[in-house]
Amino acid sequence: MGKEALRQLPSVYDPHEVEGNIYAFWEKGGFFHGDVSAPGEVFTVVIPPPNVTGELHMGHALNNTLQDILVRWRRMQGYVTSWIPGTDHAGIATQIKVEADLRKEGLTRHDLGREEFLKRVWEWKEKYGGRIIHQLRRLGASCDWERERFTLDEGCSRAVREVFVDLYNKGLIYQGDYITNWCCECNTALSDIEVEHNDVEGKLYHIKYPMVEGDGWIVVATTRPETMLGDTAVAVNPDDERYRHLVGEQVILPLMDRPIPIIADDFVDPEFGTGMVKVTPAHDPNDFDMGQRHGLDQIKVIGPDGKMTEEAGPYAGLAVLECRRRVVEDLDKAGLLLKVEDHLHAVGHCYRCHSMVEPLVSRQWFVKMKPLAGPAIAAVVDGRIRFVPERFTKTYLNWMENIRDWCISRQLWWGHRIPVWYCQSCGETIAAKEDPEECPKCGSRDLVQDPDVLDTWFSSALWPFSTLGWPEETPELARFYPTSVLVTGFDIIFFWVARMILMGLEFMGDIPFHHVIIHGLVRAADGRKMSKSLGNGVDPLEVVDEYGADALRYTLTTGVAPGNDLRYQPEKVEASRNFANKVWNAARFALMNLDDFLPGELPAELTLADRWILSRYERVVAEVTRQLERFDLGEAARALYDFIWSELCDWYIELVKPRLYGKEGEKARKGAQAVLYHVLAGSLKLLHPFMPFLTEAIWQYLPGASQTIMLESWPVPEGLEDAEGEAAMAAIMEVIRAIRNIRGEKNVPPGKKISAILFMDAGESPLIRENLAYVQLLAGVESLEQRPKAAARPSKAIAAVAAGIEIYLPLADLVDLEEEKRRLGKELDQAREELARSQGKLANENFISKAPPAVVEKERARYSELQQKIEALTARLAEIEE
RNA sequence: GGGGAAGUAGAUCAGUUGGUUAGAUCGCCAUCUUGACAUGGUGGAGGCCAAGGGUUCGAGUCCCUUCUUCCCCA
Repeated sequence: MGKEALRQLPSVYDPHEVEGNIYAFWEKGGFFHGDVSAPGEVFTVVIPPPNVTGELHMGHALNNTLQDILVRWRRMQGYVTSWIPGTDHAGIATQIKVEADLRKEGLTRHDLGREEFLKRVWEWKEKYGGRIIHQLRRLGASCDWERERFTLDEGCSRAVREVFVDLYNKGLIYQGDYITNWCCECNTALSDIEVEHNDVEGKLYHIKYPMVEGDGWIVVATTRPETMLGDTAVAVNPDDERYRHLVGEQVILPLMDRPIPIIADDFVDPEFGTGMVKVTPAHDPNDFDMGQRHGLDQIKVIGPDGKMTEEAGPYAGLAVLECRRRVVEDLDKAGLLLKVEDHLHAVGHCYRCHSMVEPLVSRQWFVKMKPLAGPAIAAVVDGRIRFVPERFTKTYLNWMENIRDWCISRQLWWGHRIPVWYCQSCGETIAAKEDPEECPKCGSRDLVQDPDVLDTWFSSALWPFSTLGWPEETPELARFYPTSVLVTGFDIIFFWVARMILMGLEFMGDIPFHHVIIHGLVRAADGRKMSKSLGNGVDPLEVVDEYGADALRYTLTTGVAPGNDLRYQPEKVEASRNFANKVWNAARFALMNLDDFLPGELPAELTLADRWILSRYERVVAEVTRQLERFDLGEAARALYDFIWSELCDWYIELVKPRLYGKEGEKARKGAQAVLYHVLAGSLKLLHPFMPFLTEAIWQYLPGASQTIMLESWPVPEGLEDAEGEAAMAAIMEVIRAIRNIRGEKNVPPGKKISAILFMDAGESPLIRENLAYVQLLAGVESLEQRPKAAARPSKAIAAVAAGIEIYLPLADLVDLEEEKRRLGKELDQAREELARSQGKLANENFISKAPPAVVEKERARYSELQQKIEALTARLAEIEE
């Protein structure tokens, strides 16, 4: 590209012009695909499959940006990389959506029938299901699209059957009548973790239960009086002296006129209410357990529709809350309601529809978890799987160690149908991988399949190997399993992460991933959760439209501190957009000066500025790599930002301008080009995982550029670190800042050149002395003189001390002696304070003997520099006084 | 009740083997269109790092207690 064309590159980076084309270019180039037969180390990630019905939200944007950064980084490092995308069929969520559509037509799923309904869901999925996957492309996600999967596709479905039947045959899946959480809205059972407990303002009702013998009565306290209709006992704590004598007696259950026993059970908390509780085994999980221990009847008074059953006698047909009102009223009339207190208690709600959950006894399928949990605990305890940040290990282990059986059947239609058939002739139960034709026991063909489907999370638990072709022994499975990292939010550690670990170990005999990277939530600017009901959600695609994908990615990444939530603030996106523009312009500047350049070796002779920027660059290479290795992507991004903006743009580019403009000869120009190119190209590579579009767009303009920056090799330090160069440059920068500071304070116009006299001794680093031209260049100094410290100071001048160098600016007309005295006095005070602190440290025997020598040495140097500074300032003040 | 996170400049947040002279972004003040960038440059103001104790030569960083906010589990 010629110089003129480059000059016409717009001075403002426009992401819209490039993003779509670049993504298409990458995809067409096949750069995202991990070749299963390629040699080398492998880096595999499976995407947390978004709900197929979903729209991309900020949580997805964050989650997928983080994955993409890791994937792009490892790809550049030469790993054979495959990031496997896909979607989740999301049983309840999807079914609810399609049912809602049907309702608009005045239909229910039952009107259509199972088969017809499923057809509708598939149609719906085909129509909208791809949406979220395409939205990921807008973000720049470098997924291995050839390997895209869906939890309900043929392969994943086979895996589900395989696992179910295998667990069934091992006796780890069983069917039984147990109390489970029932959502009356979704009309299905839920697992324990699908229930969210929220505190609700309720009442605590104290109710009299008359004794069968005599005319005494007892008092029980309950938050759910309507369940008393199904009471089959009253319980007290066996150690409770107050009631010990009553155990074994009977009371009359009011309203139902049924005698029930008083039992003793450790579960009862003597402190709660009256210390006597009613026991309803069919409608409370704790009472259910108690009922099992004491052989109590279960009387189901609430039905799956949320209405009272025939067992509830006169209350049959009432909704639960209505029934509660009536029961309380009737108890009150009968003089059995002693008192009602306000009471805050946790009530279970469905995690999908947020309606109240009813604990009900029903026939469901369960996975026996204890035997599976052992290995899953071991894998984390012994460090084969690591959580990042580590604290989530505790969350995981705590849950795993107290794990309960998993209710996996759902009374839905959309999902993996339970592969169990019942023989209508002989009653045999058949679990089979292939649909059976006839009963293996009696040969009857009259088989009926279990109507229920499996919990969606059952199939997602298999995701790390089902996506790779399991149960087939595919080359992909052999090459890419176990996956490398899993990136996900803390909210699904139990739902998903834990279960993948269980299943991976059970069926692959190996962990599903080595690292679990946990990130937080993206919150609204005010710190609240983004939610549909609050209407405070921000659509990531609108942000991409406005600012570009890179700006959104960078905002999310720099906002991340491991495991913590982050707030989405529009100003931060602006900052990221500005950064992108800064990089664009730095590149534009470089390109304008690289038109006659082709990449090659670094020059043999380096200037101080070159040595400094190369050294700083290598440090940032090491730092970014180190932070990526420890999965702190936020720190990596921030380090890079600071380097590019402050050191590369603010300092190096300014320093290198005269050489690039040819003011110091052709050789100097060539050298500057080589160093600038080296650092710029390297910085772009470092930045690429974070801002893929921008860096690719620039890459395409660089002289001698390869096909794509995506496949460039990740920078590594090449031994260019240079402590001496950094120190000299730091001193010069300090001098420049000191002069700029004075200029600013004295309102010297930037265009006005001034002169400066530096008092420094021959002992100063020659590197500094030889490079004072930088001071002239960047501090607006025209004539610069060096004089020995022994020389006389000019009288009419403004003074400062930086890096042990005394700076005098003879700005005669601007010198106000009184003001100068104040200024110097203030600086002197500050220096003295610091000196005192330093002196304190050095006077401390313990510090000298116990602190590392390097720290002591540093403190000594600081001390003597401060001393010098004070001397100089004092001398200057004395001069003024005269 | 158990576990965890957070409390640092006006706002939002960084700060990981304890060595700091506590940083960034936005905002604020001043100033400047100097041949990459005003989505910019330069300079500046602004913090007893929640409170109290302890360990240490040295604590924003480790330990304990208290207060406040949030999350998970029972």
